[in-house]
Amino acid sequence: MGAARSRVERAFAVLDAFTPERPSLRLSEIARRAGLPLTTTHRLLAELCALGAVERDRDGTYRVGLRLWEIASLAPRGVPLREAALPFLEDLYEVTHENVQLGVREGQDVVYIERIAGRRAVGVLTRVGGRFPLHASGIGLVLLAHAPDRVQREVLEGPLQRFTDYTITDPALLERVLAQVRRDGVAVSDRQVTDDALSVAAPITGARGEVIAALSIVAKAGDTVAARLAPAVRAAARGTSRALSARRA
Amino acid sequence: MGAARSRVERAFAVLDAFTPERPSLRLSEIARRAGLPLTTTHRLLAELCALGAVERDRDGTYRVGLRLWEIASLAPRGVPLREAALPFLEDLYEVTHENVQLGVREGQDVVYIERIAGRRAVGVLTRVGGRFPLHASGIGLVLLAHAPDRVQREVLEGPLQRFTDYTITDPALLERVLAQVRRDGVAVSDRQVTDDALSVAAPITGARGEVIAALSIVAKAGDTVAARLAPAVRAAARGTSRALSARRA
DNA sequence: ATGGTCCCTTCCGCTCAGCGGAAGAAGGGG
DNA sequence: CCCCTTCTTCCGCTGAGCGGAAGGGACCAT
Repeated sequence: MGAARSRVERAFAVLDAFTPERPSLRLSEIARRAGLPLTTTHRLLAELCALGAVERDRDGTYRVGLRLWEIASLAPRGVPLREAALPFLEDLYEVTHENVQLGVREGQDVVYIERIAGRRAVGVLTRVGGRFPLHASGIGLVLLAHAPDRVQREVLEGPLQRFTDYTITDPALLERVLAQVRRDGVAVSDRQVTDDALSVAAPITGARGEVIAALSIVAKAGDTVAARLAPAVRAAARGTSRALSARRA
Repeated sequence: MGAARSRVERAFAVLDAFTPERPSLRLSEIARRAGLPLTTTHRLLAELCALGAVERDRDGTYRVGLRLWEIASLAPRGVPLREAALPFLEDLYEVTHENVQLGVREGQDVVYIERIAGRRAVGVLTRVGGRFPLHASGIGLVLLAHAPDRVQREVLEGPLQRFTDYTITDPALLERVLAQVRRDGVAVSDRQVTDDALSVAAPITGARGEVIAALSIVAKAGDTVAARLAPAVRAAARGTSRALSARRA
């Protein structure tokens, strides 16, 4: 275990121990997950608690602290992006009452920044703050289609994970789909993530015209759904793009 | 400057250099703000970048990285609380098209977790991820009224900052208002934050009945606004409370 | 062209912040 | 009582991290 990890790296190993399934952990669990000795972990947790980055419950368990979220809310690709997009996401939601999502690319994954989910909307597999492979979802396809060549190549080299019978796992097919996404300005993921859901996604561009995020609607799959939703999705993405460009001017 | 700060503390001093006004900073600015030598700062930034906690732009400036937000989205008092409350906040927004907010108490401040703002809604001073003193806003009054005695005492000992002519800065008056908030189950902040806005807030309780958050509507001040909005605010808070309790069962 | 200012990057001798095993305490269950 | 798990504290040791110094680059004014 003496893998010559720096102090900051160890602190983040501790923070990485928390998951959506296990947001609350005991000292020894954190030590085990982080691969650190008990005393090192104990000391780090004491320090992170003093800083508010970790909070300790009355029952002795630790969880991620609000102070960390306060700092993180300044990440330009997180909360500020969400705030710019929110009016447009809201409009999209009001018009459709379907799931509306916003995501950015990080490596070969989508990171979901926002989701507005109606009570009767179709279930989605994704979580705000969570990740998902680029090649399957609507948002992911848009982000991949506009990603640097290097990233596209890496993803196409695979493996392309299968989620349903419809998931694209053939690199040649995926490449053709990406070209189409770039032509169409919109991506459709039809039952490629879950058997019952279809998503339509469009790119959000920054001040220099580069694609920096994407937004989508996720609805119950059906024959005319994509064609029906695409114009609204495009409009919301364009609105968001305009708002972001105006911000930098 | 040799204030015997630990490595993790210094890393957080670096992260604390970023503000909403200055989300993008140069190395030397960060060093100055963090009160650290250039080389220490440089090394820390390199490490934080490698971890994704900080990102470096093409132009050489640094900003908070998305990885930090991913981790922080697991803070139970942040994104998960927001997700539980969101359907109710959405309903409240759809019914009123006014500003809807969600906040939690951290020390003597509200930390704003969520805000849904319509395009025509009255302006608010608060920011998602930002803080505000407890004694002035609707949310703050609710959280203060139900805070531990120690916290209430500390706030009442002042100073109670003034935002408008209507802000309560007299401890005796504030104490009476807090008692009323506890009786009424709702707080009204009438032009106490900005001259034109009134907010109505209600408490959100956790599984053990303790107040853990509050939500509010912020609208343009007027004669019957509070009475008109209070039932809906109460209902949204109760709904959220129920959702949170069901979660723990 | 030169000089000045600001910013950034790298180097290196030094030292103390942080390490982790060991010991012991606490809690729960049989 | 014993056993197991979890947590907290201690302390000798050492290498991770320190920060001043050196140097390079970019920009601006003369």
